[in-house]
Amino acid sequence: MKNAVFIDVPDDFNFRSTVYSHGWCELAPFSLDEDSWQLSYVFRSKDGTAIPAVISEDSGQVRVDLSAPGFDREQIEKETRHLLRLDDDLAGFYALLDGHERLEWVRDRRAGRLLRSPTVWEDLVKTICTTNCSWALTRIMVSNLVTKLGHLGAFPTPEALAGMSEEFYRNEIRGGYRSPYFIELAERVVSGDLDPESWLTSDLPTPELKKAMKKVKGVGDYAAENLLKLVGRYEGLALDSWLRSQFYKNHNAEKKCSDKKIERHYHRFGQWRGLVIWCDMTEKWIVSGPS
DNA sequence: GCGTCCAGGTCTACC
DNA sequence: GGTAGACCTGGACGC
Repeated sequence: MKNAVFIDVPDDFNFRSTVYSHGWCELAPFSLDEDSWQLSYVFRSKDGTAIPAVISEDSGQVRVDLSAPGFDREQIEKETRHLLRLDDDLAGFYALLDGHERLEWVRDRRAGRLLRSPTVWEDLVKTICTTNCSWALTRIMVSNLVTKLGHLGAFPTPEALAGMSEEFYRNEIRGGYRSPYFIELAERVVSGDLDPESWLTSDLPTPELKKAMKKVKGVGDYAAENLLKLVGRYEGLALDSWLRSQFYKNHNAEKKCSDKKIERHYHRFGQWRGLVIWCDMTEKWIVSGPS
């Protein structure tokens, strides 16, 4: 118990819906034990030490068990609140769903909090790993990054990525054409030219922030809009091949249609439309998991 | 076993 | 601003 941190949660929070919100729970250093319903993650202390943690529900609170003493309790609570989106206010989102029978389950299951990493840096690298490949390859790339460049299971730092060659990313990480992108991104962050963490609190209008994100090589419309969701902005739909196919199946008699038609369908949901389409297409995931 | 296609897209050159 | 073609990889699929 001495190495456990207990965190209060808002009334409209649901641990399982958040963990299952998208595939992030399957990407290292996350791992999920669905039998005991424990989400593992390896935090990183300010001095770089890896801090393995197990996150679970306990009597209406979130419980974080740390395997070793000497961690910064305040940091663990702050980062856990961040990755579970405990401070996000979804009242406006839920209110918007009133009267939409198809989406009633979202509020019932308290869905809508998208699991994220403690840093935007980590979410940015992972998002690039999701582009133009199967989910299986995404898992391989992220696992290789953590295993071969991370310290004791923690996600690697920009410094760790910046020091490696393109051949290393191609041969060891299996990053393919993304390999030079990883190096350029890491070098920009290390040099101070780019600060992904600033996107969390940016005053820029969303279209401008999206433009800034797209200046990162490997980040296009889908990746930028996915990252925007992870920093709390949901104006973009983040359409990818999977989301499109689900829309065709659920709203268009299994026939392909233009992205503009999809955009028109969700336009009524205003600033929350990106979260609405995600929930609309992922009910089965939230209920039974993304795999 | 082998070839093809495509997946949680993006970049560049060209018009 | 819009579009065609190239780009790594791994797994599914058809033959």
